Amino acid sequence: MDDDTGSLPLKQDFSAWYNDLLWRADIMDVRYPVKGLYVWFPYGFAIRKHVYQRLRDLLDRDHQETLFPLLIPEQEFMKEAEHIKGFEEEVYWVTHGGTTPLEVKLALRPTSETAIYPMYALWIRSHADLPIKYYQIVNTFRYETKQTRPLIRLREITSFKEAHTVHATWEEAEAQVEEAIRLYREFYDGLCIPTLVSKRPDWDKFPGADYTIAVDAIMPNGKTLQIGTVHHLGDHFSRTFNITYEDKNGEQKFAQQTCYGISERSIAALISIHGDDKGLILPPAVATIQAVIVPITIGKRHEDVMAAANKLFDDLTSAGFRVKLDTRDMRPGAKYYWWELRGVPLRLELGPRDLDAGQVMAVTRTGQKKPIELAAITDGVSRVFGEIADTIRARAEEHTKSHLCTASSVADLTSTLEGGNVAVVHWCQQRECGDAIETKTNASILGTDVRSRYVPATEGTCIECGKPGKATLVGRAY
RNA sequence: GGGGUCGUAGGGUAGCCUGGACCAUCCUAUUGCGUUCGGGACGCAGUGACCUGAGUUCGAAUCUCAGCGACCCCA
Repeated sequence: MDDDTGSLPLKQDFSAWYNDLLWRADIMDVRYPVKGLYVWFPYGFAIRKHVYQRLRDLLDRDHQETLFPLLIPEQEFMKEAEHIKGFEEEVYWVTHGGTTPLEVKLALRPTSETAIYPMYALWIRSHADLPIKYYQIVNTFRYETKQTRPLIRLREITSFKEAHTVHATWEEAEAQVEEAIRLYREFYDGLCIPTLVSKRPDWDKFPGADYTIAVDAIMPNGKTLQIGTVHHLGDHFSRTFNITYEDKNGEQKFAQQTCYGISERSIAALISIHGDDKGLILPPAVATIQAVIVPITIGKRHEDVMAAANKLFDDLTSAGFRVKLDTRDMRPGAKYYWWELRGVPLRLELGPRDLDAGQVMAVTRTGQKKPIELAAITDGVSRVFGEIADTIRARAEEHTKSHLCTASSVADLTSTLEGGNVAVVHWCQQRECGDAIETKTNASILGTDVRSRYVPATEGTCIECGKPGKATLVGRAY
């Protein structure tokens, strides 16, 4: 984890870059000897902590955090037919306690509907109990058969934030879906990650949902990564788990539900979208270390410089910034590379020349270099953080914009996809046409009802059958 | 789901085809001491590896089989 000389593979070679960066920037150790399970390094885990703290802060406005068990008894898990069908090939089962076979097999949650909803059935009596908006952040298990990838395709998802809400009416649940989308967009905007929100085609919705709205991001290689989903569950689960409430007229009614989730794929997107050939680039908001102070101590000015560096550290720390004073016995240049690899947004170089001028040299991870007056350091650093966030947000927006192309025929679509882009086409929303498009182009229909500033909601003729169609996103998905 | 390549110090590699001369090469990391220090320092002295299991053989890092794991391509 300390091999820092030499360079990363170029980001152009995304897969190699990603794997190497996770290791060298101290995010994950992929050497755990079970397929699809990985270990968070402390530095990566600290990034996770800051990212998830933002998520918690957003949800805590009107949700409550809770925690349900990891194990789900077979009879509960097997209650909802569509749900089972969607997951049965990916569930890990606990079958023994020691050497004794269990009378009731226990599933390791692949998601927690069937753990949570039997309890909701007990808790909900009256319309006055509604709405309920709970969430939990847990690990979940799926026996993935495709190639696993750290943070992206896992057998143990370590950081699944799942919210489960219950409402009196379908419309109220629908409004909650919209609220969840709004929360997720705010969350990703805070990470400077542009998103594409769309309604998944019917065959790709969550097993047991009325419909699914998904949040995708465009990765550096043009593939899309699903980084959030919001499901309107209608009364599918409430009928199965008998979640009823007594309305104002004294009638028993089935509740309407939603659920929505975000996983550590959010971290994968954060790392992939902002990083460059030198390594990670973290937005100041979620950087473990927001600024690193590198003292340049030469000869007899050593004491002066160290005293000033310590003062700078204290000033910034007490102003609430996450700062590191790097006093290691390394040459300054080696420290620069070290912190650039790890994505620290701001480097403050403090040497005798700066000291004499009453300033510190501020070098951003995005490539700007200018002095800040020590007398006004707090304001100066705040301002630079804002500029860094603006810069990486703008870069990410540009990437997304430039990788979205319109295609007006299947052939056109194929070449657009081959070029590493996500396409906007018109599609009639019939399954047969959808299957044909997906098969011919070796891609996925991501969704319709696209919400993105770069994708206008146009209508046109379906590129497969020529009948009237709606704007639809097509991409090669992770 | 199908195919391919591969597994040697913490990381990256050489050696494997053609078994022995390998107490395993080089780069990096790492420990100690000294000199250094405004973009990846240098010297000296150390540390550290043949994925697991079975088989073939007088002898296996090297050949065979299985397991586990990794990466790439296609559906």
